[in-house]
Amino acid sequence: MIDAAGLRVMKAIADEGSFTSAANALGFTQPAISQMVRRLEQRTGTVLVERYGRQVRLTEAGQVLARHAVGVLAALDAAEEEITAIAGLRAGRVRLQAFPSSSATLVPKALAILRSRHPDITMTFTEAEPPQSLAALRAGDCDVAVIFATKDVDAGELVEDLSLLVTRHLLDDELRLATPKDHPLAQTGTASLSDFASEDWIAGCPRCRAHLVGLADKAGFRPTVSFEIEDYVAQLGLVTAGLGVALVPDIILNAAKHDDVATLSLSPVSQRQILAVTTPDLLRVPAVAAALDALCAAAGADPSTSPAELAASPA
Amino acid sequence: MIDAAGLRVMKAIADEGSFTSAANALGFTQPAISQMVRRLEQRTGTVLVERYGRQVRLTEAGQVLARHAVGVLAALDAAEEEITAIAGLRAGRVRLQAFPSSSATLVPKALAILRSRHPDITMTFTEAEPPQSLAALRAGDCDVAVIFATKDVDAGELVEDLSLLVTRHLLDDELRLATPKDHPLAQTGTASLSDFASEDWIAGCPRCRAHLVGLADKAGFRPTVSFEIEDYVAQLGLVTAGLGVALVPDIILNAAKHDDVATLSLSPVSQRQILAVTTPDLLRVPAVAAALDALCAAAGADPSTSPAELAASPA
DNA sequence: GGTAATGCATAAGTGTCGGTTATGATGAGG
DNA sequence: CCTCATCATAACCGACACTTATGCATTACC
Repeated sequence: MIDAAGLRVMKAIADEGSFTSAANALGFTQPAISQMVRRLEQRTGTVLVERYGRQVRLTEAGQVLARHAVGVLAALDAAEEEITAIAGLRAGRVRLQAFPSSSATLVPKALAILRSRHPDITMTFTEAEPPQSLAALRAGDCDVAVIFATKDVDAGELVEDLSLLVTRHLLDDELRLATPKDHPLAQTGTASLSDFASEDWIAGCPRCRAHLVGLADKAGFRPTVSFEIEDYVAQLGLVTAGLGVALVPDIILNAAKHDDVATLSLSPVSQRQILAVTTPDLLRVPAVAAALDALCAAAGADPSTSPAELAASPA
Repeated sequence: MIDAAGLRVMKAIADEGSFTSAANALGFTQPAISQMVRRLEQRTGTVLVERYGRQVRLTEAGQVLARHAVGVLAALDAAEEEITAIAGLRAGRVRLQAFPSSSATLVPKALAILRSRHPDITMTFTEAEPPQSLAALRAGDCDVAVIFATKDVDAGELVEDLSLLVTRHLLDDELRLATPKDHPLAQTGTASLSDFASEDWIAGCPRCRAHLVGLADKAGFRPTVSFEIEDYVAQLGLVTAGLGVALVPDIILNAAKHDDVATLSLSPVSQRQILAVTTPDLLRVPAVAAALDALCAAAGADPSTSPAELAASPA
């Protein structure tokens, strides 16, 4: 019934004191104001403007509208300002969920980059395994999910359903074998998984353990898992102590130097992709795009890389 | 840029959770919502709604709009309610100005009638002589002016410029001559002004005195004004004491019985009209119309009487 | 896993709203 | 008394916003 334009007109009349100057103030012509007032009057069924001679002044009802106009227009301006702030990266919030081992280096670095680039964007971060973070993304509880997906193996169920989502390749993470430095095969550089079939194994989370078992199964043995510890630093501690060997992702090894362990490339190589995932619509939200760029920068990946479609090519 | 309709739509989507049910809630069809959102998005340049699969949810920017919508729409509703309250006589204010002697009976009675009919209308009242009240009316500082104007005499300048105004006849007030009860002519009923040429006269305000002098001039004498007292009760007191005679309007005499004075009709009759005046636009304001009706009722006049146009007919 | 149902997007059509220019009427001022 | 200034009105016109009809995708169910 009453719209913002009408309020704007009433306020302009109240401020300017005449239709003509109100029209000038609003960038309209005088007849526009004239019939705008008439429309408002027949909509509300009240007299809003008192025409006396060639001067006009607001009636009580008209003053009511003009008075309310101040608050309403201010609120509209505030809303508009907030929107443009979000559009201009001067405000906004990005909810990030990432799998635990990425929290070590990738996520903190990305957060730092984002903050330095856009200090007014707030980023919230939650650790979550890929299935959980993707569920949150689908449920709308999360804006960006950082997940990993194995390229090669279909033994483990690490490839999630990424339909309806867009992914951005961050980096390829190689799974390396960590052994004590004095292990016989420590200096060989590359080794086959089966070479360590009789070793004691240190596994991490259930998913990681399942992956290990899957890889070993392809290599033809069943690993003896003597330790289950999720924390990779603790795992490397066990390796250092000579209590076993472990599969450790490259990003963990790169995070800090571990002089007391040797790492071997596996043959066949076991790589997993680390991906940032979001939805097509959120990709067009400036803050989300900035967060993805920050993640790419943190990973050293090319930010302009087109999204890697993984769903259709499990290789 | 952002209008109330857009906010309403965003809020409906936020509340209902889908375009379709939002459309139902607002009485629109689904495509209307769809392209309304699209318009809003390309106006603001931001993504407001995230489409995931066949479900939709608001982005941060969309939530900003939905959040502001609550306040804005509430303010609009409040404004609308105030307007309809004014239109429905459940609110409103009437600023009345009336000349002093009308305050005795007419105005209080009218105020009482108005209050009993429409208890929620506030009426403010200021005493003012006709020129002042009409000036206030023209300046927009007053809604209804109660004035008097002499029908017959053009000696006094009691006829104001009533162009651009509408008048409503309240009652005809006859100017009567008040004498002591024991005056020789007290029982004659009707007398000529010249019969009292040699009496001591009691006059009131400057305008009233001018009127008296004007009437006497037409009757061929110059009155001896021994007293000038504005208050009519005091004037009657002087008359009672036998100190002189006075011209007193009928409405004063009717207000209370004064057993110790005799009143005579004048020949020629000196009548003045008591009028309620307002502007054409204000006449269409319910509260003003109600106030005029109350004044008519208080005066015992027919409320349906068409406005008496006095300006063109001073005879 | 095929099929039906559901929900959003798009296209085309249409009316009305809200603006313009042009013109008239009328009060205010020199 | 004439002129200027202001509001009202008329005629015109484009664009916006809603409709119906349809397509396309996902989701759910058998």
